[in-house]
Amino acid sequence: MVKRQTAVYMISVVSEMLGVHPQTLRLYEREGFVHPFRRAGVRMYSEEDVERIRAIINLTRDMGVNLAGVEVILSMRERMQKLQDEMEHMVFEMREEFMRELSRREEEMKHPLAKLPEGEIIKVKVNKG
Amino acid sequence: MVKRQTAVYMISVVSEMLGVHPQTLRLYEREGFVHPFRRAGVRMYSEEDVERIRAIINLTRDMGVNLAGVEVILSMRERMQKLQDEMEHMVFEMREEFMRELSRREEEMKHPLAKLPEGEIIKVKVNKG
DNA sequence: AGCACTGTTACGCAGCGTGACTGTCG
DNA sequence: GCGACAGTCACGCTGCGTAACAGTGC
Repeated sequence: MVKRQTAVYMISVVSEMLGVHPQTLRLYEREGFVHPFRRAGVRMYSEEDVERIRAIINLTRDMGVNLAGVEVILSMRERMQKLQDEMEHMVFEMREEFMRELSRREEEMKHPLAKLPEGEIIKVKVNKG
Repeated sequence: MVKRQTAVYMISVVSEMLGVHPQTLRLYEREGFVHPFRRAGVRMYSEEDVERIRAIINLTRDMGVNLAGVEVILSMRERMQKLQDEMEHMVFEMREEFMRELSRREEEMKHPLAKLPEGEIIKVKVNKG
């Protein structure tokens, strides 16, 4: 049984990976922006945490955004992602429904005579064109 | 000929409408967040401008967001709105296409005999059930 | 002449990154 | 006992709102 183990870093590693002061990372946790789990009291950052921190750094350092702004922006991103997913789902559903309806009608077309007026007698030679 | 005229305010009016210092409004303009037009050198704020400022105030004062953050957030909102519009448009288009396809097949079904094998002669009395 | 606009400059508060210090654990 | 973690506190820089001041036009 192989345990699926993704990389996990402690604070000093993340710190120099991203060029961020360790105190800053602790601050971000205190402010609720990341939630590294603890192993023996020590912060362990997942790959996902690191990516999130990278986004935060980008917003704060490069774009000069406030932490308050970061919060709003990150949650907007999530909502945007969700909206987009919903969108794709919806399009898929519509297509499904469309296909179902088409094949339903296709089925009807296999019995064309059912569409003729009742009681009528017809005699036909079918020709091309 | 009636000229469609929507309300326009000068800075003092906007200032007390929103409870904002006039200097703050000038600052917002200098930073490029609003673009009131000038009438005889005096700022005139459109209803739209006011609404935009209201949003900014809400972000800065109530949520503590940076001006840098405000910029990002406002542009994200626009993109979000655009995405949503595109979405609606797309759904509409799909439905249109669907309808066209349906009526095309509907048209085919009006000539059921066209579907029979070529050269075959058939004679049928159509009965109920 | 007075009032409300214009712009520029300066001040002060708050946010946030960072450095210093101490304590704990392996 | 040393090194890296933990937490707390304090300092300093920056952003931004506001206040003060002088100039202009109706």
